[in-house]
Amino acid sequence: MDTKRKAHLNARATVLKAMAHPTRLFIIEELEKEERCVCALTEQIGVDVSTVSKHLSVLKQAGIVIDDKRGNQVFYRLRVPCILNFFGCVESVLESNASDQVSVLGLGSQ
Amino acid sequence: MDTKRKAHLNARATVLKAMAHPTRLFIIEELEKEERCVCALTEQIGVDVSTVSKHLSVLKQAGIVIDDKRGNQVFYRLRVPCILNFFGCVESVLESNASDQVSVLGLGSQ
DNA sequence: TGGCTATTTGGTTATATTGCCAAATAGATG
DNA sequence: CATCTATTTGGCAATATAACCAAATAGCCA
Repeated sequence: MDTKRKAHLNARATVLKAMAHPTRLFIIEELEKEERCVCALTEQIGVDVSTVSKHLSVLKQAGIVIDDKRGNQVFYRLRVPCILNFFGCVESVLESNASDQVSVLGLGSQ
Repeated sequence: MDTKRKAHLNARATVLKAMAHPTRLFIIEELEKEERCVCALTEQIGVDVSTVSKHLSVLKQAGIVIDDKRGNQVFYRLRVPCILNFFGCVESVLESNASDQVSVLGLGSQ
């Protein structure tokens, strides 16, 4: 495996890893609807603000969201428009899992 | 957030998490070309067989690959055909990252 | 300035992940 | 059966994640 390919795999993995958490997926789904401030997301999710802030930081680092400070609030929105389509394949996997009864249940972390 | 949505987010996150590793992405890319036995993948990747076997087990648990034992070898292949398309959006993110110089570099794990 | 709200950062703890080695298992072949 | 190859499993150590609380920072408004 050459260096270039390795770098590319790492970059892809970083983006996927950033998405691979229930709370961050929730945030992405909500931001598909419209931008949100940290406070609104925190209220919806029901965990500590600092936790939400850190999740947002992960998404920002990966280039998935962008932040925009207005007043004393920080609004986040998706940086790339295609995230919605992106899930088509994940859904395919899940549908296959459902029909084939692959034991994916109980593996998710929260 | 209701229970059903939570379960769905967990399921999605599990699939994404399974994909979110450079070595497992490499495996997925190789299996896009054609099925491979564990030994062939191990040789390409250059880590311990047991490590490759465990990565394959993660992909299998998530419903991304299927295994097929023939003789004393085990062949793996993709279970869902759309994985290739699936990366379209990840690439979009990476392209945006490249043009915007978001510091994704150095975050990848190996 | 002082106090209030919103957000981020640092610290700590618990848990999960990853990689290696060694050992166990399974099939092929002499 | 003995042995060889291919693969999986268990155990261990190092590192990474994720959640909380507390403290720091930033902007608003009286």
